[in-house]
Amino acid sequence: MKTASQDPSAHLTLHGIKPSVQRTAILGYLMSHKTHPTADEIYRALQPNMPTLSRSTVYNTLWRMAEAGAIDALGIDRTNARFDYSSHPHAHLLCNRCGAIIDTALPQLDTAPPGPEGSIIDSVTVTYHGLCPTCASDN
Amino acid sequence: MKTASQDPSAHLTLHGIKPSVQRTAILGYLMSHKTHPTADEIYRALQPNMPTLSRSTVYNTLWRMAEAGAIDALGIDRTNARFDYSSHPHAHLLCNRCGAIIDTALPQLDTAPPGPEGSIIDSVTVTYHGLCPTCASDN
DNA sequence: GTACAAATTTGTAATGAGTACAAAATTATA
DNA sequence: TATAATTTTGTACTCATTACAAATTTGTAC
Repeated sequence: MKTASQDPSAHLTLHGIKPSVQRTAILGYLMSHKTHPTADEIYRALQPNMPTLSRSTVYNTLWRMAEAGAIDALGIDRTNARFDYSSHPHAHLLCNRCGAIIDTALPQLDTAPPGPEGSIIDSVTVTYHGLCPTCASDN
Repeated sequence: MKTASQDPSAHLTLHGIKPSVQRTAILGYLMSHKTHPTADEIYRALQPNMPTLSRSTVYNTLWRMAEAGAIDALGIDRTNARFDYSSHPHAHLLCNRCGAIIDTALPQLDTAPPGPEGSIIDSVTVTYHGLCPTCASDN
């Protein structure tokens, strides 16, 4: 993984994506919101301040950034993916009640061969399921 | 977790769901297919032999079973979830190329406190990302 | 077995995320 | 400036999923 940055424009350049107003805004939003938003949430958040922004641009940009390794795409499918800019590796806590996704510490994994013979492992995702502190407190 | 069974009807009863022709067929399909299908895939697989089966039934049934703990729902969101009947705990290998989801061994996790203070953890999901043996071999 | 109530299933219509694609706009290059 | 390449936009479309009311099936009381 390339070194992470706090500057959207520099981070895009680092991953071979030419910065533009839209791309910078989208990555900037991800950098400043730890809520793991969907593409559509990002669109709805940015659109008021960028009236001509289109959904296509948001979807295209997010997947381009994900494929370039500039951000992470969470989820099993391309549909309803959630996006995550992370400067450091971490696990996620998925709250069963409110649906929030919260960054947590990454546990230590043993080094046992994980997959079927012949597979190639790039990365590991760890997700805890349960209740976030807020939902756990009001039972 | 309650003891798993190979009999759909008994497994439903075990989890407090009254068996019916449709429910038994849906769970039976999951039990005999390790492909982690979506609700729609299950519907399309069963419909030819059950012409009156409706999508609503498949969706309703799967989520009812998931909430009862009779099966697992994979994915971050309710939309595009994939379903999994598993008699034993395991991790998943998600192939970046063909999209297949393959069961793998569950690695040992350390016992470090995983989440933010006050959270409650029910379960952990581990997903490896990479290439399945088939896709890894034809490069 | 019949009548009534409860649970389940069905089918249709509506919703809404995501995609395809061609036109418009912007940026880079000669 | 002119031209080419890239990016963005907007519309139309697809398709999984949900809502909901009608229809069917199942269970229970008589």
